[in-house]
Amino acid sequence: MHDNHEPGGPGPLGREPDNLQLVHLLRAVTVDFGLRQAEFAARNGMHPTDVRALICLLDADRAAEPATAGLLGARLGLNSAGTTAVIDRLERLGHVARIRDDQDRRRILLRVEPGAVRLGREFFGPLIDGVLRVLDSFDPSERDTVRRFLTSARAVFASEPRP
Amino acid sequence: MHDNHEPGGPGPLGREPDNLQLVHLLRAVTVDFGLRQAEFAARNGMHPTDVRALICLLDADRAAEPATAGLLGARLGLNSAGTTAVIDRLERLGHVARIRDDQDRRRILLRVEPGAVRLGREFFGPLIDGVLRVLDSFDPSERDTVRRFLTSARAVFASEPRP
DNA sequence: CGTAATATCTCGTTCAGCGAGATTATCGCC
DNA sequence: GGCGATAATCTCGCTGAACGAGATATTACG
Repeated sequence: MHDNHEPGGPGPLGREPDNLQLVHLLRAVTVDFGLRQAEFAARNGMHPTDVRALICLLDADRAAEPATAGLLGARLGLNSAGTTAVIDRLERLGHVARIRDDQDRRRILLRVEPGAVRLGREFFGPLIDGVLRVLDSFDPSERDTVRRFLTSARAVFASEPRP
Repeated sequence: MHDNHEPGGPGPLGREPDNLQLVHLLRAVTVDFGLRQAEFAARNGMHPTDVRALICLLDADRAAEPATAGLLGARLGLNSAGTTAVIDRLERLGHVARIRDDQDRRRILLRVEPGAVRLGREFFGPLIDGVLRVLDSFDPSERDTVRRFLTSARAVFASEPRP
């Protein structure tokens, strides 16, 4: 599977078929994006995990899911102790607030503070604008092609996640 | 910028314009991919950084760049001590070998051992195959659209990386 | 009402990554 | 051809992120 038997390519492993090169390209994008996250984290006295936590909380908000501490830990792959630590750090920086759920008083709901949102927009805004400009240069059917590809790729990655 | 003034959407922040939804989709893919990396790491007694290191070394190999310890540390954003630690771990697991460069005997060249490649293929092979199947269902012009999008997006993320 | 299940937190430990500095090898200069 | 400057990697000691185990508080079930 994916063997490269033809010699003479750029790397010692031989030439890559065209579609596989596209897969590498997708992976390269994810790597670059991760580096930007790490940069944002370092610049604001946070750790990559904290940034991922904020993104996760904003996603939950966008999806109208209750942003509980437990959900956060599960999404980040942390145990309960680690989850508490992340929230402690974000709370200390004033980026999230702990709110007891009145329906189920065992739960802690997390609210992302406006300052954190503003911070994120300042940093990621230009990057988002850049991608939006790219998308604006595509016509609607091309955008639909991109959407189908990303959706399908995500479905591939999301399938069968082991506990 | 990117404000959502229209109420009544799914999340408390309102509805997202269509293209912005595509940006979120791209980010979601990067997040899912990162989770898979972490899963691969945990399953093989490694840390996410170690996996990223292996990927980096294979990329360097593919690009016919010399895979030195220094380059690795720079790409991963680690200092020299951390870089040594990563290589120590990978060497202890038998995934890479340290090789003194005969041209410049200060340098250490890193070779990824076949066992590590095999391990990676076992885990990521099905995922790669899945994406390849998606791409096979696209016609050449659609694949070109995807390629243009990913290349442009990467250019956006790669521009102005701060030290 | 008691017992089980659920959600979060506390405590102690491990080890990844950092800063500072040591070590070894190469290069440029005269 | 030796000598300081530069470069690549490694060693040491330390901080703190994340883990496992278990405590605490709240709700659901019978």
